[in-house]
Amino acid sequence: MTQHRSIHWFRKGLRLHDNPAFLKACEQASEIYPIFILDPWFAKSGNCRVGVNRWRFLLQSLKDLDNSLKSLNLRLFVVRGKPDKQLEILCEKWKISRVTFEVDTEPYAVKRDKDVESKLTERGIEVIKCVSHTLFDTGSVVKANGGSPPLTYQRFQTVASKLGSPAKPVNAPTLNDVKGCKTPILAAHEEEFGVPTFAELGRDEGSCGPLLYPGGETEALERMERHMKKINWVCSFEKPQTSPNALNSSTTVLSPYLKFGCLSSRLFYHKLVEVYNGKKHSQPPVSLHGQLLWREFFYTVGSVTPNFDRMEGNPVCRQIPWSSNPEYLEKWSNGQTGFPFIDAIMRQLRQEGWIHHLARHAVACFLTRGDLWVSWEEGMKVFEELLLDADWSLNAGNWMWLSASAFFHQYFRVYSPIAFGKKTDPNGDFIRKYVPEVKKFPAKFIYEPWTAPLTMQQTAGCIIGKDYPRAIVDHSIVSKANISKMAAAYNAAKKDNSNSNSDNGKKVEKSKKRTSRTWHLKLKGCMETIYIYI
DNA sequence: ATCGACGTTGTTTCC
DNA sequence: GGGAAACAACGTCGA
Repeated sequence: MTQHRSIHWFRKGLRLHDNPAFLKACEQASEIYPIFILDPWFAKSGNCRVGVNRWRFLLQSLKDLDNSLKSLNLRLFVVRGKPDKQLEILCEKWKISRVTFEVDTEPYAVKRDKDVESKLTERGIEVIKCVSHTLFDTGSVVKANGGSPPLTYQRFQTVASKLGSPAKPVNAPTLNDVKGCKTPILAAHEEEFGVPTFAELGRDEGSCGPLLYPGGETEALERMERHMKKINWVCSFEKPQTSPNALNSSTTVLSPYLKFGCLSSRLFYHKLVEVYNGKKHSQPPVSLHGQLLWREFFYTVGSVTPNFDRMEGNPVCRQIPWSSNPEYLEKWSNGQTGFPFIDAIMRQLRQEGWIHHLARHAVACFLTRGDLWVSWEEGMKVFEELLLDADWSLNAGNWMWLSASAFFHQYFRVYSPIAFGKKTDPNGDFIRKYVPEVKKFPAKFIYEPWTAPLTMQQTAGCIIGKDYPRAIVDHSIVSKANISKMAAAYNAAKKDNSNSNSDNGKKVEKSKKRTSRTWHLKLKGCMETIYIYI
């Protein structure tokens, strides 16, 4: 029987449950080295868009992972450096015969893993990859759809249903699974391979917000179980009915745990199957199962669409002439637009790292097609930095959705930065919490405090334009103008299509469109610096 | 081929 | 207060 010396490389998938690649590392192994690789230079250099709250989430997740490994008499090695280089060094040093990791479908990761795999294979090291981050192998969804990704949710559902139920999660390793298998630890383990401190990353822990969502698998499983106990709530869950401005989140907030893989989407999916069992329950797209399918949908499209996180060169994205407006962007990003509902959401995002899905809609629409006419790419970058659950495919996909650049086309449906929040929070308690400048305004004026008489502003201790900004745009005017601009951009695209068709003088419209949408991956070097392994 | 129904989650006005 | 229609009108899908 072969005695392997294995490395399991953690990237996402920061968990022991439903981790088939980790189990593979343990099989027939005498030594196992669980590693996580990160390059502290990226954190310091500011080349990565990772805010301090997400760093904290990552560090906590790594600590939790190390603790769980300790209970199996194993340890985590946090390796400093670049993955390809470090893997090469460690495989040599530890005489490794097998390397395992979870499949990551993001284009930069696909390239990274392909390079690593070919280097390791050349050295005679066995590489084992397992799909466990997504419900399905995204490649087989694309294949089942005829080689291109499904571009509507309905289509995605039809294709996914052909693949049957998602695979069941595998169990976490037990002491029995790892018997005869050890992690050789040096005395200097903590110094060389310990979980980094904030100081090492050049970050200030003191600038973190309140700890509402601690990182880690342990926390993820507890949080999921807490929600699964509310059987009626789970069965009647309908996303559009939940509130964007509740003071205690109206949804599960499992997204950060799913992003880092502290929670397996397959485990969550099958837990829901158990809860639903025999009961009447809501259905996709609005149900909790539906939410997991949305994640899967964007992962699938993002896995094969060139330039998915940009407008240019992105075959699914409508080309819209956004304006560059650094001042608007800066005010939006820091919650200084003068619209208390928008500013409250942006400040919650910056402080706490999580905002409700519909709150994301409101601020994304406001930044792009609704009010400020700033490119969705800019908003995506801000979310990327500040969201604990910042997930490449979902972030880009949803920004295209909200800006009516892809997937969603009813650009005349514009969220009102004044009216939308009132539906679920007529008193404005959410605003009072996050925009304390205006907290003394009566409910009637709190969504549009500039309409309050000056005497009332004085009583509230907040003069608009002095203590809190005046609204940077007139929503009723700019939203109408922007709808016209959207119509023009949509018309221009239509015209372009018909022109190119008539130029050829042949009936090529369909095939022409197809060719321009050929699904080849073109990788941009810049992605590597941005999405650094976390 | 054309047309109508539909699309996770709009707003305002009117009764 | 709640429900429905008007607002202006997109792309996709299937009959």
